[in-house]
Order: sequence, then structure tokens, then C-alpha cells
Amino acid sequence: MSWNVNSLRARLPRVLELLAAHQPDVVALQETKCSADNFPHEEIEHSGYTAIHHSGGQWAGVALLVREPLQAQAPLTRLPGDPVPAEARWCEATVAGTRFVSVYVPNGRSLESPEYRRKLAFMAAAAKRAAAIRSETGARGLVLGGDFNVAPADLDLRDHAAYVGATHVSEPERLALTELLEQGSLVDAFRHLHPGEEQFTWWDYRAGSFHKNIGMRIDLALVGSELQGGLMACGIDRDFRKGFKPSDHAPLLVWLGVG
DNA sequence: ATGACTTTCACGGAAAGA
Repeated sequence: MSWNVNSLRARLPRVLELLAAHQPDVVALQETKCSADNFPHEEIEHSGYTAIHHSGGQWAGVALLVREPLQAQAPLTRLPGDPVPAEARWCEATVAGTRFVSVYVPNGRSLESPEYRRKLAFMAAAAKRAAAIRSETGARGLVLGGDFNVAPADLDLRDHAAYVGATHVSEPERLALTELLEQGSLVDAFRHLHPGEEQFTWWDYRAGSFHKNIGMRIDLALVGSELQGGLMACGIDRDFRKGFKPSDHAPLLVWLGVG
């Protein structure tokens, strides 16, 4: 499972609700927005999970939650080659022989912004790391879950006019995502199982965007080619975008056999 | 419609998100 929670501490009741509802084996969280000192280990452990995390304080932050008795082994809480490593956007660990990554790709802000160049550099480093994971870690498989801040194709957003000349849809961003898929030998799980289906994972808090279903599919589960035979289902739980204090993203669920 | 909402830090309002 992968979910951009937009603050782990603000979202903790909904996160614990999600764990109880679906009992996922591995959860990749993004935008935890808490310092390492404030990470809510106690509440997560009380729900039967252990966490590894890369926390940067006020902004960004990622984590992997693993359901007991599974264990997160050989954790790495940084992306090698990330030009701004203090921003806390990458953590990985091996669970049951498979390497799992939680990733939060930078927003980019605008095509002219230095943040946009930083986004492309981050994605290039992610592609290089994905390729290196197989040769370096000895893991039998690779799964990246996260907020990639890229709508892979025009089908993955509703309001095309609003995104002319904007980030998330530009050619360089889409090429960088393609490069990550190719270098990591990865497949976009949702699109692989649901070709041609319009489903979103993010809706702006403003202007009733969720109610009108004006959103984007920017949260992805990228599954290694060696695991594609075990890829059974993939879906988005829209109920967690509703109700009390929702995130602006909905959780992405993947049913995957890694044995 | 130059907006709309939600979070953090800090205690007003800027910064960030997408």
C-alpha cells in the first residue's frame, strides 16, 4: 500500500483506521511532515507494525510500515545521488526478500523553477538507484510505492486546460518516469491491470475538486518485472479521501505475491 | 476569479503543496 498522508501526526487516526481495515503487509507513506523525534512509533507499534523512516522535519518525509512478524531489513534512509538529501524523500528496506521503497518526488512548482530541475535530477537518481538495487542488495524483487508527482499520461488527469504549461504533465517529467520504469525494469501496477481506466489518487482540497472528481493519478506502485506474475490486483480506496480530516491523496492498494 | 483548502511553525502569516 502507498499513501501520501499530508502529515502523519495530523492523519494518525486515519492511518490507524487504514491499517485495521486492510491489514497491509507493507505500507509506504509520504509527506509525513514530522521530525525524527516526533515520529509516532508508539501508536504504530500498538497497531502491530514497525516503521523505518526518513524524516526531514516540517516538510516531506517518508516511511515504510511493516506488519509484524515481518521485518524491515537492511534499511537505507536516503537516495544515493539525491542533490538535496536533507529533504527526506526516499527510504527503502528488504521485507521477505523483496526490496521496498517509499518515495516522494519533489513537486517542481513551475517549469521555470529551480525546483523543477531538482525534480528531474531526483528522478534521474531514482532511476539509477532502481537499477542498482538488484545488483547491489541481492533482493529477489523490487517494489516502489510513492507520490511521483507526475501524471504518466493524459488519461491520468481530468482538467487538461489547467495543466497546459504546468508541471506534472510535461514531456521531461514523463520521460524521466519512463526512464525510471526502463532502468528499474518496472511496471506501473495500476495501469498494467487497468489499461484505459480513468482513476485518480489526488484531488485538490479546494473548490470541491473531489466531489467533482477533478483529480490526477500521481501516486504509483512500480513493480519489478520479476514480480509481475504475482501481481493480482490494484485499486484506490477513495473512502480515505472522504470523512474526518482526510488527506488530499487516497491510498493505493496492491495485492502482490512476492514468494 | 489574481480564489477556493490544509498543513507546519508559532501565535500572524508565510511557505508549501499540485
